[in-house]
Amino acid sequence: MQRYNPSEIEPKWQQIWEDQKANEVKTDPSKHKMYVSGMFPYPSGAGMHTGHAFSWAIVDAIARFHRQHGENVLNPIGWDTFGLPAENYAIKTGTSPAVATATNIANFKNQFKRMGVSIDWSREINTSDPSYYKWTQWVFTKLFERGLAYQKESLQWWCPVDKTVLANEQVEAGHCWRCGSLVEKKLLKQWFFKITDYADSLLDEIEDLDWPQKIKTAQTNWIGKSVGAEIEFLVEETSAARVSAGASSPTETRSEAVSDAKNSISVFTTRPDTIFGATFIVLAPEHPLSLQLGVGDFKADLEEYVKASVKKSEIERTNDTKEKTGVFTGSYAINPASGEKTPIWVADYVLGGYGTGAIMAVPAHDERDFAFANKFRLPVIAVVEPETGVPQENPEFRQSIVAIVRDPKTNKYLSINWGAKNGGNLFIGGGREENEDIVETAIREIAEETGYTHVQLVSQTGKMHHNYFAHSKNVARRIEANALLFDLIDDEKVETALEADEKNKFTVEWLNETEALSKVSDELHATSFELLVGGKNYHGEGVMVNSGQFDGMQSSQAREAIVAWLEEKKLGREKTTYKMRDWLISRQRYWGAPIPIIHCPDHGAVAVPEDQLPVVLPEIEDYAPKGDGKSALARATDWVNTTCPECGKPALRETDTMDGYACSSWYLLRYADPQNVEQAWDPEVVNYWNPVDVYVGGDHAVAHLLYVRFWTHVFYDMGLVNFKEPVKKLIYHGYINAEDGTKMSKSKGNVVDPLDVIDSGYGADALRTYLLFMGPIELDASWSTKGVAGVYRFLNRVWTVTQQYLESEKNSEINDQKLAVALNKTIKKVTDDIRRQSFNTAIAGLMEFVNDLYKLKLDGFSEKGWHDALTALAQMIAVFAPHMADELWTQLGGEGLVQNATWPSWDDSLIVEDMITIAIQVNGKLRGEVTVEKNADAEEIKSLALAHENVAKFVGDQKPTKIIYVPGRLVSIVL
RNA sequence: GCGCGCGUGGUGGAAUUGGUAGACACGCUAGCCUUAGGAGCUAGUGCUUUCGGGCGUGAAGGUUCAAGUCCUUUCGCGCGCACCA
Repeated sequence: MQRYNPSEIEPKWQQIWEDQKANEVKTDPSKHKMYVSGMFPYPSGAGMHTGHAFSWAIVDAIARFHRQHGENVLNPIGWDTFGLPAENYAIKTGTSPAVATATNIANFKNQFKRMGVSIDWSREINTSDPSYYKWTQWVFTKLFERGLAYQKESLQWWCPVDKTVLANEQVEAGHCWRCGSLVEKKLLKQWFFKITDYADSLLDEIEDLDWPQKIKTAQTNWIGKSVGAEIEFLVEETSAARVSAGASSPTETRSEAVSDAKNSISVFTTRPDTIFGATFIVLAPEHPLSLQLGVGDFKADLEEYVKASVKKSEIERTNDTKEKTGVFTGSYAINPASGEKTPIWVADYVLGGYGTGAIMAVPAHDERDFAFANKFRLPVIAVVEPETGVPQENPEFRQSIVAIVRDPKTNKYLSINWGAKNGGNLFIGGGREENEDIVETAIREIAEETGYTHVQLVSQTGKMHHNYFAHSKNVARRIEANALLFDLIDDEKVETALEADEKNKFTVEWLNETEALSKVSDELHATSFELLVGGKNYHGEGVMVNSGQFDGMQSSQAREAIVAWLEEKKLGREKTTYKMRDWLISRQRYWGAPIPIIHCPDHGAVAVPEDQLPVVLPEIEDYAPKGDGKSALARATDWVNTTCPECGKPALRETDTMDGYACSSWYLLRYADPQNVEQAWDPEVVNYWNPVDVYVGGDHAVAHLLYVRFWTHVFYDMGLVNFKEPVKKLIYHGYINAEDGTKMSKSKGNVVDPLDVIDSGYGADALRTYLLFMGPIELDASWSTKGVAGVYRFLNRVWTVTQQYLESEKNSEINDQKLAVALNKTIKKVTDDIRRQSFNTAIAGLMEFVNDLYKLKLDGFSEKGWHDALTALAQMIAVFAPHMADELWTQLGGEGLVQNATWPSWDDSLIVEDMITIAIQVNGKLRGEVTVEKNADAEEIKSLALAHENVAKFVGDQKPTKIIYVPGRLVSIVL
């Protein structure tokens, strides 16, 4: 018997597929198309890693499955070749990035072929090829024409090691995404794409995307839309320094509203309803007015503070400490609602780049403002009063820590103390009326001891149940405060509030919520524990107070009413802001697509006309950037000096190159029409193939997946495509970790090389099948060499049983009914599972089937039944192990390639065996089972169930009150 | 802090609509076999047991004839964003 030898059959079939150009597809509107692709790889020198192998095992399974369903399947590949590693390699070795890249591509290509991935190699693209980046540059000029590409001088993230600017998306927790070094801010003139123009458009489509929720959420958060109002606070004339008219906002054009306001400060808020509680104004240090507002003695401190803050990176400012810092300017503004004089402060907890760079601080209803007010002793005015409610009925109010103070003499509870999660506040609820004095005194003591200046007494009309809280974000601090309460109760300080004989007799019990609540309801009358939720730092909704004519209104309604009122007074307007910034795309590096712009002394920045594209990257000697903020291209003088396309006068080329993400933002369109020299793509062709039906990857949740959407939205608006969204379904798979569960890394030496697995004798089929069998594809998984062996064993069993069939004497006497049931069941299960990308269970189904075959073969082989079963098995296994599938298919006499044969179908009537097993439950417990004919009727089955020996024992003399029959599954007898 | 997701044997994981929890595989145990291999085949493998059964899906309650699945509360873990007003 021929042994299963992947190292022999795999190269053989790879050659056949290549010779036959088996996976090349043509645009054919008469056929149903299926476009599936993985995120194209950056071909590094290290070669393919397990992540690539995993992605393409998924892509290829989907491609092959659909091809076997007769669809026109596009499975292309390309290379994302621009970028720093190739350039850094060039700097180190002197090898041109183009040469190194070509070597790496050849290597990757060989590896993809050895994986047996069914790629249409005629469509291979490479982003650093001039025939490709010509069109990337063309897209740039189109964006430039539409005002979506612009140049602006601003503070930008700068990587001191890579010596280039970075987009916001490329800064991860303050560090460069590539090299991990701490990034800095630098003032530079940079190119941007105006993605903010598409914020709403991108946001609107998210809901309908068939993408994983976590990616959709990440994108939604990234865009960060906030609806609120922009409100003008007039600077008080007498105290304010003169505010110059020409001031402009520090970073973004959108906050230019500030500059319109000559003697006012414009703030952004999502809670205009709380404006009566705005007791001070805070400006970001970068705010153009911050220095100008300095008055008298405050000036010196202010200047020093602003200078120090601007120098610090935003990361330091946020990471350092949450302790609030800030300085008073000496100036005041007028609250447009209350007319109150409100001090203007400068503090770095307000971000220059968001909103208007200025806020109205409402310490009563914002934690950060509260902390600031607390530290600098600024006034707090509550303007939203929460609705009252019994704790357990109010989801806003959840207790995490509860302490009860009990008098052991009378065994009565004197007070119950809640450490409430709500708003990070400690709510200390006084228990009974007779204890109010004690608790109140204690609370006042706490306030003094702890410096919690805003411990507040809230009273509810009628009942006078008092509630207090001390603010702290920190749970430990809350417990501390709570504990202090008990100390104080024991302390002489509250002696006067206590009866002399009650002194020092309190015990404290710490309980969890459930215990405490049951005590509350058991031992205390529940009504006496009605709590007022809230106090000074409450950020929920409620009823307006201290807000003039708006008192008594619901805060949610007041929001609109107050904006309308301010609008009338021309002091405010509705306003929406976004966290997302424009996409910074210029890079001061050599190895990228040159930005197709010529700077003319007369005409400014002029786009290179289409007939002069591509602007080819010149060959140079020294690729290293010198840290002068310019790319190495600036030194290619012959290339830089050119003429203006408008006037023909001498002009200079732009020397920055484009972010690599620009190149990858349209490649999914180019795959459809990769050789087009007339245009980037033929819309007709692209509208047939695109959008991508299934896109597979495990990275770039925000960056690439947002940019590719952005560009496609723009192309839609330009009429270049007839769809807005580039990717219908996104499969975002997990990471594959090393055997020990940690991340694979070269330094730890625990990297698994997929090629090694193939070469060690397991072959590509076992590798691919194993990758999909490990678990659900969206989950992270740990590599297991034993696991590969297990899958290899399975493939061997498939091989062996087929060989045994081929070499056996066929017996015509055999009844194949069991075989037919197993086969039909398997086809149904495998088909359904693959459709929902549940590859691990599909493979489990195939394993189960093969296990069945081993049992059934003991009866001998029949001609027809076994041939049907084994050819169907070969077809199904082709999704995971395509080499073996073609080999076995051919051995079994199949015509052509297995992928061109029609996927096996199943017959539902053959899925159920003649006799079925029904479980029997008595009072919900399994007590037996009966085997009945598949079309036995319900009554018959019920009486059979009751007659069952063990069941009868449990039923005894009792008469069932109810008997439920779940067809084909179970009988439930209720006594 | 906010948002999202997840808790099932020794391990990875099944259970698609509320219907026999633990499919399939790894590992382990025993037996058979010999081309001594990274073998192969067969059987067993949730815990517990007085062999009747009892208990079991992070914990506690609830709905239901029936709950891993639905509801309430809670604990733990992971990821994303993080002073975004």
